[in-house]
Amino acid sequence: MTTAEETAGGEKQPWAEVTPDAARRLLVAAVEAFAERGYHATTTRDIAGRAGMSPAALYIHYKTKEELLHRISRIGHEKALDILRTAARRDGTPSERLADAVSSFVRWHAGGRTTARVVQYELDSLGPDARAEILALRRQCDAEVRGIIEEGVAAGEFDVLDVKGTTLAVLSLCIDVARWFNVDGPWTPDEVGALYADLVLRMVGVK
Amino acid sequence: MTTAEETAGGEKQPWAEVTPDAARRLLVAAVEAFAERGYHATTTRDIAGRAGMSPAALYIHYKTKEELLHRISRIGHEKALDILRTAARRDGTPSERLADAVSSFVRWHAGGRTTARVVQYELDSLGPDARAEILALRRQCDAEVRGIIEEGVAAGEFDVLDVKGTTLAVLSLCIDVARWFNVDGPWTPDEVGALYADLVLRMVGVK
DNA sequence: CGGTGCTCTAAGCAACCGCTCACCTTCGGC
DNA sequence: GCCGAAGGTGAGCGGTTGCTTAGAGCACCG
Repeated sequence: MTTAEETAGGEKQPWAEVTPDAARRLLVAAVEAFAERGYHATTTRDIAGRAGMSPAALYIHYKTKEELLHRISRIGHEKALDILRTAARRDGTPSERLADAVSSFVRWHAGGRTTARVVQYELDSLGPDARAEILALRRQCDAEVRGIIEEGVAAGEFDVLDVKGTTLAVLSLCIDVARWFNVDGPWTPDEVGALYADLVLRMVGVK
Repeated sequence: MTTAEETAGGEKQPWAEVTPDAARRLLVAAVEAFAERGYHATTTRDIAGRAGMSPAALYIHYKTKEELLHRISRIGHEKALDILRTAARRDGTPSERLADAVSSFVRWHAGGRTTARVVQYELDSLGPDARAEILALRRQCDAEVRGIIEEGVAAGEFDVLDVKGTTLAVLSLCIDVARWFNVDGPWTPDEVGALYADLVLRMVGVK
């Protein structure tokens, strides 16, 4: 009833690695609740209720409410890093790889908006240790994109004034998709991905 | 060139219009607390404490905690709209006006990051009525930027495939500055503004 | 001087929060 | 048939939340 499946956007079975079935149901429920109301506004009773369980059941599988957010954040960031890494290391020119990286990264943020929203916007709700761990993953995402841009500049394909700043802007553009996408928007994730790939190629000065 | 009231990293006095002095102190305290911890994680006791008052004093000037967020959001959005409107309606070519709009809009998000963060990211914490009012202001922001881009296309200065999508991307890029700026970044608001103005001109295909 | 309105405080209420505990059910192995 | 582990529940604890109430201090005004 709440937020229908995002199968339309292409989210497959992203939480298959969460092994006890009840633990996965709780985690999926937490993703939905966090995305809708935010971490602090979500109660453990709400999460357990969405998973069809009593409030106490949550604490059999997770030590605290924050551990749920931590798990969601880590798995999500690993998925995001995997997407960028795959695009960065395939065959092709820097232009092709950058376009691939941006379009698939944007598709993930648009199609799995529920997940992406939690992953990208609830970072500050984590404690210092968990936060530092996630930030390390985020720096790796940054490095993958910067690598493509640097190669494009070295190959003479790109014309960029500030590599670091442009990298940050490209990632920022993609990430913010999770904030605005599909509040009854007229675009599919594929369309936004294609549009954004074009815009980013313009940003790096592809002739 | 720049409105010099924005000192580096510091807050200006944009809240001069909030008339009883105690009410303004409470509102400024709320902006800081909401930006640091988020709306739901902020307690009314924390807000009152920052303003040097007892918890009950808050309710003399504001009916609820949500009314504080509403006031902050409305004033902030009006300021943002004012910035875009000023840039859009000044003299100059579409390229010049777009660059001006982007750089000043970005400067506001970077320099007044505390305020901008609350304004842009705590919208969902408002009730339906207040939320609808703010969304109307946001659509006006969108219309100002789209207007500049449409004029640039009509004048043959810009080469844009999807005006609506590009407008959204430009605003998204600027808004997301409030999320990442100054987490020990090496840039000043002016530098980010200049970089982003260049990137946006590339996005709209200025020759 | 007594009243009047405004600002602020100390104390506290009802509700809700994250989380725990004693206890119940199910089920495979022997 | 018995047992211990694993997964689940209802009840509830201590603490915190947004907000209220009774009343104190204080300028102003007839």
